[in-house]
Amino acid sequence: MIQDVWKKFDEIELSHSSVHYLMAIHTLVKTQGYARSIDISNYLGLTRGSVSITVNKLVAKGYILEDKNRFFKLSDTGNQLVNAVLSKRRLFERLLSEIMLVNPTVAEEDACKIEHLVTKESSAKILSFMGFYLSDDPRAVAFRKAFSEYNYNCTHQDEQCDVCEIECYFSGDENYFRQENDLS
Amino acid sequence: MIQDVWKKFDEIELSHSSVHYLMAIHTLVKTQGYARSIDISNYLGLTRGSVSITVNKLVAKGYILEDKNRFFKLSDTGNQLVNAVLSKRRLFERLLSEIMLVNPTVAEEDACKIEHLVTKESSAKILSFMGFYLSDDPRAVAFRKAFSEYNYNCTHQDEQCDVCEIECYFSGDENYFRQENDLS
DNA sequence: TTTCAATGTTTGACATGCAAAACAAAAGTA
DNA sequence: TACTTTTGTTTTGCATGTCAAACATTGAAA
Repeated sequence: MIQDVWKKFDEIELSHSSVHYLMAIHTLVKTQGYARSIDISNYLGLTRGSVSITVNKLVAKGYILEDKNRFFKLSDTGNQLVNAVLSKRRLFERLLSEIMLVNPTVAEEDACKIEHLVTKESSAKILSFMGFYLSDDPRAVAFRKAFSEYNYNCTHQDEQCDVCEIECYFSGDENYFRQENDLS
Repeated sequence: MIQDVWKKFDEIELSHSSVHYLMAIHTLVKTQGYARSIDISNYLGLTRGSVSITVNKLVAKGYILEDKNRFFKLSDTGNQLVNAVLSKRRLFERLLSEIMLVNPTVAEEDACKIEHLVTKESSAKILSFMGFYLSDDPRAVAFRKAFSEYNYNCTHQDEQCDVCEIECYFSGDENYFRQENDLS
């Protein structure tokens, strides 16, 4: 049952890689007003050849629009997709940094990795949680204060500390995983 | 000869796919006591040929041990890795289902997707948060109660509801999935 | 208008990860 | 022992995504 999740990924029309192309166009159009093939290849650090092939596929699939001077922009579908991804990224970034108190740089990187994997359901639930958590509700205010004190006081040196006890589970990672393609 | 040394250094990292092979062996050994090549291919839904090649690579890299009857088990390194991944999966599963109140099935699937992408830092922070959130601390108890009431009461029909307002951002989600006219 | 640099496309190569099928070895069974 | 089935390996081929380099086009400057 769990491996079915990965099978589902294979059935997604857009690859990980393609999503990055769309994100690049979004960013480029936003920052410099336009996106040519060369801009995308500079932005993503890929060769012009690779970009040419993939972008043309995405044009054919209807995610990207190309004008007569070969300037690209996202179609409505492409825009929707990028918005969904960006929303999730921001959501996770905030969840990790503002609530879990993860270092903002790490939070940003992790959010970037997760952004287009998480379902709408989970995203909406997290949003709902954050809405209440960060609200003025006195129980929320009290909790935040209590947690920040707890966090400040716990040096994780304590033998009773749950975190210390369990943290070792995570120790096998970091060095082993390959970044499937370097565009995260 | 000399380049073999370099090859080993080069190949320290594992692909997503390889991680699944390790996870499969872990599960198989745990559930049925052993893991042969055929068991792995049944479990992962891959052909014997594919499994043969990949498993032998992982044996060569030292993640899997093979006995004289070609039964496989994880090496210490392999075990460490699988534990790290499983810990993160469980952590996220619980975060989503117990705290964010995501449907358990969805939580499981999402956790499965992100399990080996999230850093140790974020994982530890989440663990810490959950530790306090689920504790007996009166502020935590009060918050949980308040949140569950909030969640129960909010039908997301309200024009003021933040979730409703922002949820549309996620709506591009469904378009990830394959559609009919596929011009690739 | 001609020339040249920038940009885009095509081609051939490589690596990964998979399937299918031929082949080989091992294990079970008559 | 001989036959059959199961299991493992090798080979071939496919798809994706990349690079490098040859080639084509475009646009601006001389």
